[in-house]
Amino acid sequence: MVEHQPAALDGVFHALADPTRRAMVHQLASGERTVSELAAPHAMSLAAASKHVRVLEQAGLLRRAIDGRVHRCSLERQPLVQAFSWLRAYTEFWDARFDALEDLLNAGDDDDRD
Amino acid sequence: MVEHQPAALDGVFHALADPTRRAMVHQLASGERTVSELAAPHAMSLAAASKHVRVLEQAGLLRRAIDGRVHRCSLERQPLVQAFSWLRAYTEFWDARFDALEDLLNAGDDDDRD
DNA sequence: CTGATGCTCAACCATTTGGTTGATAGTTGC
DNA sequence: GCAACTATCAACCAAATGGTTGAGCATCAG
Repeated sequence: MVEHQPAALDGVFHALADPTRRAMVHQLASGERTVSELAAPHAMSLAAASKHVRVLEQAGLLRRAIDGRVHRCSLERQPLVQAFSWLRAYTEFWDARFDALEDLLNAGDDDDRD
Repeated sequence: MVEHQPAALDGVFHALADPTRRAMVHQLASGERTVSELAAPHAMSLAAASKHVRVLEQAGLLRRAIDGRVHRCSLERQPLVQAFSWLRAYTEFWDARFDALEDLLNAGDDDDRD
């Protein structure tokens, strides 16, 4: 069962409303990045990028492993799935197909869904 | 083909970051509503609700048909599909299964495809 | 130890956001 | 015509957002 805590969605959608942060999510999708690496492509100070990282972190989209003086950041997909799941209900085109999908999943393989 | 115009996603995700506006989307999902009807459940002035309606409208999520003194609002799903589609790429859990799903649907029952 | 590096913190600033109230415009019904 | 109703507009306000700069704190390399 997918729980929808409204406040959590506030944070996730807000985090994704900024193109810099969406780009960071995109970067993280292909693997871990340090804060500097996340900041590099974006024409702004490191401090500003650091704030974006913090927004992603507080939205639960980013996990940080402090490793010496380097912060290794990784993408946390669960909140994305939550947002995805919320949207699902209102994009009727996919809706019917998702039911079939879940039937398929429940019948066939039950992965660990954390 | 789904186009991703970044600025459009800014607006859509921003619009969805507010619980009042998500509730309005929910209301609209079951059919047209006037501005007053959208405002009613939310403990705020009509003017405040009207601003939320405008945010949804500017994000392309809401279409307005002015009908006498009443504004009949309806949900525009296309931007939701866009956001959904953006998220899909980062929720890998679902991603692989989409293909299986579509295979399943294309192979088995293509009678009720809306 | 010293200096450079990676990152955060604090203060500051302009703009946006989300709400208020009061006034106003157009529509409907008597 | 007039009153009621739907909705927006305008002005205002407090708080949050997104950026800056400068200082500071660990940590790593030599």
